[in-house]
Amino acid sequence: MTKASALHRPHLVKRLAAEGIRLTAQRKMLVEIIQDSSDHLDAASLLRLAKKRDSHIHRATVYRTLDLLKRLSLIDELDLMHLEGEKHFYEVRTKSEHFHLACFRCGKIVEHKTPTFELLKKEISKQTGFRINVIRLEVGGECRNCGAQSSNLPRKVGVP
Amino acid sequence: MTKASALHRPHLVKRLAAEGIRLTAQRKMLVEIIQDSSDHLDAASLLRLAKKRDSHIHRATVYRTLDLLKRLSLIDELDLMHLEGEKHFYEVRTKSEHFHLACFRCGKIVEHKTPTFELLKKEISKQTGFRINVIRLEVGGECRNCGAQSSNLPRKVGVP
DNA sequence: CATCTGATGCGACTGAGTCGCATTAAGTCA
DNA sequence: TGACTTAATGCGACTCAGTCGCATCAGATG
Repeated sequence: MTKASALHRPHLVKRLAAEGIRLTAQRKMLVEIIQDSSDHLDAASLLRLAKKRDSHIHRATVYRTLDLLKRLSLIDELDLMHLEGEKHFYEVRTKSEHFHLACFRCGKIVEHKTPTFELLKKEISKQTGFRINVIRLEVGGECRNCGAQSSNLPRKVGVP
Repeated sequence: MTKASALHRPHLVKRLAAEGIRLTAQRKMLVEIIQDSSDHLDAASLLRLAKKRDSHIHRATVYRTLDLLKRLSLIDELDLMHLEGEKHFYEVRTKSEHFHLACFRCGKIVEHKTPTFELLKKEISKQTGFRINVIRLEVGGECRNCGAQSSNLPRKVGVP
């Protein structure tokens, strides 16, 4: 489950400071790990990585920090179609909307982007009057590779 | 959390039979409850309703049946932006794609539909080569009403 | 540097969902 | 219709993600 890119590195720590958020050592560390990760991390993985740097950091701190970053719209929460259990994954929010495709067969996660998605977002606001804070599009199915190879059962969902 | 409509009633029991699925009393009952509900049910609510008819039905049967219906693409699973905990909600899959908007302030769930969403789905298939089994779009924010009334904190996610 | 207040660590707890296994009951066929 | 086969159910123990209350700690501020 590797992220497509970690190119731009918006300095989240600075943005936290700008918000007047108390900058604890733990928060700095967690934010750095999230930013530097090339994967979509879930809470447990984040905790595991954090413990390598400070073995005393606690699960609750990780959850509280993720909550904070979510509320500040600095990160987005993903389900990735619950391909592996009920956990959530996190990624730094970028300016341009993208979404995720999950292959039920091989488990691959692909990030994708198209102007139609941006258009859709604008349209939704206009049509419904919602002020959109979060928009999450997830697609589950069979990637090109897997579709080419066979016609067995998808792993979790789909035609039986 | 009331569903917009329960107008068309695709007879899921018949579709199960058509698939050669063993039609147990429990499955029939659960499918009926899901179909007849005007709400998005979560597993616990479904169990509660089912127990009114057959007090011996077990949690595990509910989860197994939901899994079955998901695999058969007869129902869709929703998060509804985790407005109330981590549970999932379910609805009968209809032919036309719609999606859900959740207001972080008042908790209202709105179903919405626009041709752009259908277009987006086709585009994704074409551009990525994915055979799409499930597509889930969820929007979180502030509904028109709540936005008009105040400018306090959203309930769970968003600007602090 | 002293103070104030919000954040952390901790461990117990909750709630959703899963699993293995003994028992039950659909579907089938004579 | 009744016997048979096999899948589904009920059950309870279990797992795993996430939460909570509270005592302690440490940023920020003057």
